[in-house]
Amino acid sequence: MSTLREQKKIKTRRCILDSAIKLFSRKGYEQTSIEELAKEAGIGKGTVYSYFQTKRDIVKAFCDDQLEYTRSELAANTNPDTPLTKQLLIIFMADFKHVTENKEFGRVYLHEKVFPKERLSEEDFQIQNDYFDMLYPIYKQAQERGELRKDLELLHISGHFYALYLLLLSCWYTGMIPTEDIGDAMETLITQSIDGLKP
Amino acid sequence: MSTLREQKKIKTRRCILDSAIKLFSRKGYEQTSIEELAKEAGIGKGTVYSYFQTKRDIVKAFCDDQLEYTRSELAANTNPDTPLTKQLLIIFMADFKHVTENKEFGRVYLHEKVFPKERLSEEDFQIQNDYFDMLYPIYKQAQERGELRKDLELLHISGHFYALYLLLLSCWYTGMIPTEDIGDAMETLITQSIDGLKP
DNA sequence: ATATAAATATGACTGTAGTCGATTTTTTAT
DNA sequence: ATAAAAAATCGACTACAGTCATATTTATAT
Repeated sequence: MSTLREQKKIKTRRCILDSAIKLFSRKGYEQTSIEELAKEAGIGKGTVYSYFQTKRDIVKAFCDDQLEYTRSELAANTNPDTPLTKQLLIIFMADFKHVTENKEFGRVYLHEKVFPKERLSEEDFQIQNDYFDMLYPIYKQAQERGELRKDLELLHISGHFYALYLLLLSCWYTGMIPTEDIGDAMETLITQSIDGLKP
Repeated sequence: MSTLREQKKIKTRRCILDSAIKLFSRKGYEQTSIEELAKEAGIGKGTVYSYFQTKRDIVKAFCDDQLEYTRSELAANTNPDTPLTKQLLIIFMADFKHVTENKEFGRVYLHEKVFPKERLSEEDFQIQNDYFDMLYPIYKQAQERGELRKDLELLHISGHFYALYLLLLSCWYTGMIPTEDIGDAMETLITQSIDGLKP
């Protein structure tokens, strides 16, 4: 029953994350130093590094929240028979909402995820697999309902839509597409893609 | 006829870039300090910063080379009547080759290009436009030859394929797809996509 | 209760990106 | 040829990410 220690650990970790949300959102990622962050959290600089290996890892921790939120949005707004277009739209828009609300986190996180410096670690792959685990059954069922050709690999389909989503995020970050137009753009692109993947 | 100064400027710039290629390729981007780079180029640290605003801007300068190379590959291996699949394959493989040969540059450059910190500058957009200027006529002609539906916006088509290319680069950087499989994967994805965009 | 071991916290320290005012080199004007 | 102006060069300096040896706190054993 080693609880005092564990309780503290959880509390401190949460505290670091909360301080990070506060400061990164207010001043931006690059403009916030770990020393400041530690001060805001009421701990020493070194302590931050015993909870997260790098500054970027702090951002990575938000990915779990993001997946959680997306899952709940999906569960709340669809059932397995909802058309593929709608399901994908809900998933990607939920993800996008999370990104817009934490633009700095999203930016830094995506950097690491899409063009990582090192080969992805076990943990990184786990996060990616969790995402695919959510998507696979959706594509599978769409195939069975006749919304998608059956001769296509699920991985390719999955990659196809993921690529479109990345493109939209990129357009949003570069300023090519304003926030209010993302919904329409996403719908157009998804529809166009599904059109092409129909039996 | 202010040439002495301009000559020197061009020479120094080139010298910085050459030193950067050498050191970044050997030791990696993060592991090379500007001070080292300056020493290799035989100049002072501050001078580097009067040629390039940030360390990343040094990498950006390679984009011009990349576009140039891609253009020449396209000109050498296709004519306007070559099937869309083949033309795209040549373009993307040329780009990919350049990335594999300068992995560090590619990685850092893509970060900035795909998920930039600030809105893209005029100059950044210019580079993107140069790319599109190369691609537009190709899609346009494919539409006219009946290889692509005519009711689709060129921007969407372009985005479609660009997204696929980004996805492949990402898969390569993460290690999901080894170098030798990229050609096949690219062909499959392009074919699959064109299939979906046929009239 | 006390001693020992294990986990956690800390801030001084190291290395590097980027700045800035002082210095040198080149151009222009006379 | 010389002086004044403009451009380019420089490296000492600042600020911050990440390390590490030491100190503190918590758990375990007697």
